[in-house]
Amino acid sequence: MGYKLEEISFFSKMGEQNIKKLASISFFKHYHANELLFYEGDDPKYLYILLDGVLRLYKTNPKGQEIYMHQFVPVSMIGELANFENIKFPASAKFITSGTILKIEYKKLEEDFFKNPEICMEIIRSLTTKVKILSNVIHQEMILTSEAKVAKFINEHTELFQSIRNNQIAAILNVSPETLSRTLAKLKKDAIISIDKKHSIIIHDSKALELLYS
Amino acid sequence: MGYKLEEISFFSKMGEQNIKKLASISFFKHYHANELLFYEGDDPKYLYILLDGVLRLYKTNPKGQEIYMHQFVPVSMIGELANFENIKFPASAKFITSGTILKIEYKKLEEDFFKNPEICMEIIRSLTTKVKILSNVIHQEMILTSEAKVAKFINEHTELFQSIRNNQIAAILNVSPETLSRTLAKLKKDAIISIDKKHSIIIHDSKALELLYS
DNA sequence: CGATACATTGAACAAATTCAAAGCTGGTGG
DNA sequence: CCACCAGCTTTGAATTTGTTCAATGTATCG
Repeated sequence: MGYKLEEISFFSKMGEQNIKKLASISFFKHYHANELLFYEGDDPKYLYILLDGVLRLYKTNPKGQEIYMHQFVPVSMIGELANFENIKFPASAKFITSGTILKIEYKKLEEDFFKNPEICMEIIRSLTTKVKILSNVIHQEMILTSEAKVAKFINEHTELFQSIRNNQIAAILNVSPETLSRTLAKLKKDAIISIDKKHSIIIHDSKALELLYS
Repeated sequence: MGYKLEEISFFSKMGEQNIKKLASISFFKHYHANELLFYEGDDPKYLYILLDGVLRLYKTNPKGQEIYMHQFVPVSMIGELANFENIKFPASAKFITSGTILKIEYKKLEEDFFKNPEICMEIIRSLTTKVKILSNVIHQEMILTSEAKVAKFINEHTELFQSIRNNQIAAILNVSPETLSRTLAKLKKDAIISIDKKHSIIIHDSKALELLYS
């Protein structure tokens, strides 16, 4: 695999002893694009460390549609909540690109884990990140209108906008492609943005965009 | 106030030394019902420990309406995310009943705080709780329909249902009173529940209720 | 008992999705 | 290199789900 435990930032400050112990209860696994890491409702068994690739976290609504929540990039700890609390995963995760995961048998880890202050700090960091992620999801989905979401995305992810199709942007924003198309049309009509043939966006009035979501 | 630091579960395992230090950087404050603890967008200064009373966490949408998120009961640590990350509060908090808060000057706490494994564990516990809360908010607001929300609430909070007015239930569920009224009417028509004059609910078919939200 | 808040019901409205059809585009194989 | 076709994008119309508005009815509590 080409990965070494001691080179992973999470564990770099662990003693050699602990690294050996960790090695005995974990293994690396490669995943292909579109492969599922876990599914909403699954019982957790492993704690995951994303080492390579892009992993999408999403929920599925009763109509079977995917509600985008977040995309993780390396290095991220994933699944700690479900493991700590021993509850089913509240969301699903699938690879967008191919990637690599360190899978750690959580049960065997538990006892020693929380004694190590460095590891505790990593967990706190990871949980803090999760709270922020969820807080953002709530803000995006419960407070912002479709137009506000689009405006925010354009201002905050201009480069990403140009690099993917409207299709995918709509999925990330949890709006239909039609709604995105209509919203972009409106922003163009209002001379706030323009979009050239190569899907490059020109922001004429960043302030006006910002006003739409703040 | 009648509160002692060493009797607060969060700090019961702290050494006497640390308790003294904590005492020097914190104080108790009493709040009346409806009083605000902090407002969305405020800069954090204190870490809060709710010792008494019920504290509602909510967001405000662009129309000025309150979006209910959670109600904290004692003993809860509140505001740790905003303090850790030094970001503005992502939501507001106000007292539903009168209550008491221990306000800790976060800045002065920081250095010693994370060295204490007991305190670290409390933080992890608190953050874990927050992740669960937010995860539930997302599920309730993004996945469930109004009918599903009502059905879930009836099944999971039957006693609470009887003790408050539809008014308040609607606020907790983030639906309009009209929608709640119509949904209850439908459930009664379908003979899944009935409600007597004293707002007592009789669940005729708990399974049917559960099917509506799972 | 009576004022005031709460609950119910119907009708209009709002925001976004879905459906359908037509127009583009861009990558692939000839 | 170009033509084709599948998959995007756009646009309009219908639909969905819930809120808002308005009117009426019903509790509740001083």
